[in-house]
Amino acid sequence: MQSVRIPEVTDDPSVDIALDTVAKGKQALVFVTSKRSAEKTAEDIARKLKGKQEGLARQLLTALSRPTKQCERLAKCASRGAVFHHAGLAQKQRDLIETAFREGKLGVIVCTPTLAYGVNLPSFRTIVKSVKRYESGRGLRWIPVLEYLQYAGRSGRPDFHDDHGEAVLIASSEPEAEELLERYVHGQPEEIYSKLAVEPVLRMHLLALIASGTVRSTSSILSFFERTFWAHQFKDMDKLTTVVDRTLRRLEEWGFITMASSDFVSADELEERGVRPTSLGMRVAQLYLDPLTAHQLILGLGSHRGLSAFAALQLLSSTLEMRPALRVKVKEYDLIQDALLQHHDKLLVEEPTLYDEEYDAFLASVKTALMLHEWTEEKDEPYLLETFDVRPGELKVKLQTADWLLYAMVELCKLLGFKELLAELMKIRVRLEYGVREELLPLLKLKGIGRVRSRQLFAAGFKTVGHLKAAPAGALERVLGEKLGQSVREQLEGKTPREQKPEQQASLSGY
DNA sequence: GGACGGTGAAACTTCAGGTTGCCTC
DNA sequence: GAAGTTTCACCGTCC
Repeated sequence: MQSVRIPEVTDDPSVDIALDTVAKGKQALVFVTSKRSAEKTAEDIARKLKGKQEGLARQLLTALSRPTKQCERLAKCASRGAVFHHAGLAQKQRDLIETAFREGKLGVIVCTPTLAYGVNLPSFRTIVKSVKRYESGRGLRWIPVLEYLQYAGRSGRPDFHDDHGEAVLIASSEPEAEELLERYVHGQPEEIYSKLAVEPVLRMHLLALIASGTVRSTSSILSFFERTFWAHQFKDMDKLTTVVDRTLRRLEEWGFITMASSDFVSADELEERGVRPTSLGMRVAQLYLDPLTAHQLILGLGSHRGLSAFAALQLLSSTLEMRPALRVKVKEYDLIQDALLQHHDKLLVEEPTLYDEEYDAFLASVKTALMLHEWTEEKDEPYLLETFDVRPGELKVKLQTADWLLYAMVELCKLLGFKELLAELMKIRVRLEYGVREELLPLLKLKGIGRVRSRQLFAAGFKTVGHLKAAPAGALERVLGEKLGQSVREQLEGKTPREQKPEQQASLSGY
């Protein structure tokens, strides 16, 4: 076997190989299995590089309205030509990095699996620093061969006239090198398995089939599933029948479907019965909610009539859709317990006892709710990163999902006649979208006015549209600048109203 | 004698990502 | 299970 010597500059071979790649005038992607490791490895590499990418560094630093610690670290690395890349970065930063790498401005990207899927970002070398990843409850696990192949597949840039690429696996010893060679280089990729029989998946598909009228009886349900990949793969309809049966009963219990009573019962087959969606079931299917989530939301919304923003956020934070909820770290226990104590009596979800298995998950939902709530209290990204260890990219994803669930909650309330909750839910939704306190809502009606400017206006004494209309000449311009001040003035005169979502209008019109 | 700083070992803590989902102007 | 971070004990130095 041919061997190549790489100069040893540090005690980390992946750093040395990355540096060697840059020294050859080529680029490298380094794959690691945690965000923290990505950041540290990138810093180790950057420290030894002498790139000059001040422009890129500045762009990365100022991607948010106020830079987080993460932004600062990223910018510092980038200025020398190496960066980290993971789901915690703001989308803008990811885009900047990907473009800069394609343009050859960056020598090295150290990343978690983010760059292995979706993004097409080839490099001369890919370096897989670690092939073991922690899975909760299972300890360290080998990453799948398929994942390794995704990594290795990123090496070589034919567009840049590379005649070959190099994929490097890092081993800590000779025996481990043998094992990696065996397992990953010569190994077979895993089989692909159908996940249809996994309950949440089946729940959704089953309700969708019934709601769309594709199936109307238990027998047509089974004959549908007989033709799926799941049945093809496992050839075990008995198991699927059992799961289908159980799921149907649950959907009926939850009020999403009705089943005609049956005259005959056979022991090992599903009883032949007619199946129809209820109007609630139809809506749940349209909303693409997991029926279990819909059920939990309905229970929660129905349990109390006085709805607090925190309680609503905690309710949605405890659903499957919001997973993974934010893990509560040791040093955060007090913070979470305080929040719990404060909001305890208004919660819509029953608190498990300390000894319950799901207690950790409950605390995680409280932490998630608390984080979202702080966002609606106008806390910014640097604060959320410091306080909850939530990075900007992760915040964005959570906000998106929460927005969708709030919409779903509104729709469910309409259908269930919980009219008194509607206004509050809509208000929370807008507050979450913009990250503002309730007092700013009236100002958000204006185009060009968001979280920051509405706060500026409010601080300057313009608290309502009425105040704005009564503003003396030049006053708005002093707060907002010439152009925007002018635009707001025109909007107030009714020339160019902001396009609005109907929910927003409904929720804002009350002010 | 005590404050301070540096060092290294031990103890402690944490651990990927994503797709679409709704509606609408 | 391992990497990375924090804590702590220990020692030497300086005022």
